[in-house]
Amino acid sequence: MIEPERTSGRIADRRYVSAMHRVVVPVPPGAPVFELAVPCEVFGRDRCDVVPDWYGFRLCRTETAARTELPHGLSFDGDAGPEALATADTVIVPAWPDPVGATAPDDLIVALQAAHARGARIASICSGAFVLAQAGLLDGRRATTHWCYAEALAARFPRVRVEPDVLYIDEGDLLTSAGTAAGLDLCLHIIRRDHGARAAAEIARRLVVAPHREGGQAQFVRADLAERAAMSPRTFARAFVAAVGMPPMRWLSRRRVAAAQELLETTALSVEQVAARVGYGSAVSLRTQFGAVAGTAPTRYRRTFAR
DNA sequence: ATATCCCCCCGCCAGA
DNA sequence: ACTCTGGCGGGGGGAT
Repeated sequence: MIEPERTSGRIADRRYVSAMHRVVVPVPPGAPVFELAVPCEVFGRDRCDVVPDWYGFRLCRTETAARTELPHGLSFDGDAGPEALATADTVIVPAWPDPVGATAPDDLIVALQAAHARGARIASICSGAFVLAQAGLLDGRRATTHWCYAEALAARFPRVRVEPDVLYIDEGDLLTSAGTAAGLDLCLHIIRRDHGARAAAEIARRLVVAPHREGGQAQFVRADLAERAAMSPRTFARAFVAAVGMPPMRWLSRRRVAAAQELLETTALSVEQVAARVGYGSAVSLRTQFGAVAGTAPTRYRRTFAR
């Protein structure tokens, strides 16, 4: 049995404090437990030692029955239904059982739409994207889901721009992630967005998953990677995309910005120095890339997250 | 802010 | 027929 009030201890006591960012996760009957456990583990644990104003967290029912049956003989006794979404700053829809055939309850859909309309951030893990799509939240938006559901999602919701080959997609107010473990990447991404790269790296360390370590090495782009790999440039480019999921320079940009974020948070280096350190020729180049990837400016980022 | 250069990315096609 | 490779050229976006 899952009882967040007891297992998360201090969090439960703090969850009505108004300043706290509240994460709410609706739990449907038969919810796959791994995907459900991901947000519980990331947001539901007390991590105030890493981030003083850590998230508030609660699960809620999607049905009227007091007990929600889960796989493997587990069950969840929720004290709140979909109305709990009205208190959420972030809603995370976990993997949904039988997403292709089933539809989510109307009151949950309405609650989701209302939460989004008042500015709450809506995220999904794996097949949870089907629920977001059912609510119409993904119309015209980029979204992803487990690769084995991508085709069905696109077929059932033609207005959703499904991208099957990514771990997660951040559309600002709407975030979707691919299967199972990609939900963990998404949760860490949310922490990075809210509290910076250092906090996200620390949480990743505690979860014993690979942190998004920066590469830094910048200069060997021109050194011919293709030649080093004994491939033609064209074949190398294709192989790189197949292995990494994005073209070489885009990957390099991400790494550079991630490295810059860490330097901005943990050092007092000037933006020019940071730019040079991570491989840019000038601060202007860093600023444009930084804005594109992180959605903000370097100094603003430092002001927000540095301590 | 604007302009110009450069080169990355990707569609396309031919060949293995 | 199908898959993979490698080259070409244009468009687009980043760098200065």
